[in-house]
Amino acid sequence: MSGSSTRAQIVEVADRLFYEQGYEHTSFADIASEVKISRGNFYHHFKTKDAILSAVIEHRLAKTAQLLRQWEREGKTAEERIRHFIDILIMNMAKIKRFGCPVGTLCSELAKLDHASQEDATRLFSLFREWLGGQFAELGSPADADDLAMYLLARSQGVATLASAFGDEAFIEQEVTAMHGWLRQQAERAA
Amino acid sequence: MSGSSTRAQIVEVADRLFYEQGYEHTSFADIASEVKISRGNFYHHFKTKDAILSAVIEHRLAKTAQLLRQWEREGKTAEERIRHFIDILIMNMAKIKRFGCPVGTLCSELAKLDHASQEDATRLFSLFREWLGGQFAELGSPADADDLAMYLLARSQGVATLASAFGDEAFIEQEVTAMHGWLRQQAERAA
DNA sequence: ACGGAATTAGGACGTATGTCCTATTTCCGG
DNA sequence: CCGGAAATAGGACATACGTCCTAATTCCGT
Repeated sequence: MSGSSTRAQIVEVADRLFYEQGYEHTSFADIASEVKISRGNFYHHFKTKDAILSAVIEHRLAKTAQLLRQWEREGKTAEERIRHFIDILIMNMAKIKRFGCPVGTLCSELAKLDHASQEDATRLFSLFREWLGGQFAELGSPADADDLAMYLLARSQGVATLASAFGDEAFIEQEVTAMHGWLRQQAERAA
Repeated sequence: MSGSSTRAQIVEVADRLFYEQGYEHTSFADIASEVKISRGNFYHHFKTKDAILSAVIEHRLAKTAQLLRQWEREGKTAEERIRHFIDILIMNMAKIKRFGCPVGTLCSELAKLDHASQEDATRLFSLFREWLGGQFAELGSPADADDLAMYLLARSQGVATLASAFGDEAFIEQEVTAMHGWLRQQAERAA
């Protein structure tokens, strides 16, 4: 099966380690060790570290797009669908508390490294931004849909950053509740 | 003069480089090169990289405390003082766009490195948090002063992260205006 | 002016890391 | 079953980096 192919395993492990340890702090040896392959075999699949990063970002983009499609199916109204977005803070609470937001922290790191894959990583944000924008437009605010999307995206980012810094899961729960309330208001105001 | 002492110069350069390039990606050689001293001289002032980080954090804590005292003096009302906080996004717009928030990105990096100075870095956030909490209490919301402080802190963090990822200064200006409006509302609601 | 302390310079050393090469083994189509 | 391609292993190599040592120079109190 190709699902457990070596290459796919490398990408999945690298994905997790880049998140948990950061891109630069994760070495070839770290990944190879967890996948239980030799560094030589590793090189056969990825010539450079940048190539792994590109593959990881591509993998995340695919996973994200799939997640958005899933929310699209599961939520009957735009409000329900946006609520799904807010709830990822709850779903991933434990890891967010420890490592922050996977997208935000990656973009921050790549910005400091002035890395060539910066724009690709930002595309992860764009996926959410455009999707949320579509939902807010459907919710009844087509004029400022992008503003609302950016507001919600930014607020979630801030929550992840502070929850991680303070190691505070209660803050996540509290802010998620507040964002649900804010979303309700937006829906009512538009109706 | 001790203001241009070698040690102080090292701390200042390290402060900037840790912000612009990240802690781990900044080497002894990078700092020594910019300060124009040899690595041997460097070692005389700081035995380990962790020691430099501690000094940088301490330096930032002192600078931050000083900044808060300045706002305390300059702002006649609590609203004016909180406004000063919001306006740092404008003051540091160019650098925030390139490197994000100095505090948030440092905390994120240290969390991933599981670094011993994590708590010290978080103290930077605590300084703002406690100061803002005091201001919101004075503004007339002593009960949820800390919640308001965390909300504003988180929102600023999110703005910095997204502005950096999208390279969008206009978003900073727009959100600063929105936060001013929100602050106005809080002041009116409390009065 | 002197002498010890502080400062500075330059380099040595071990380790980690990204990259690359070469054998050996496994897989698979004809 | 066979032969070439793909996959895997193990190690070589250069570089970068944190750390540390020693010698030379500067500074400063007495």
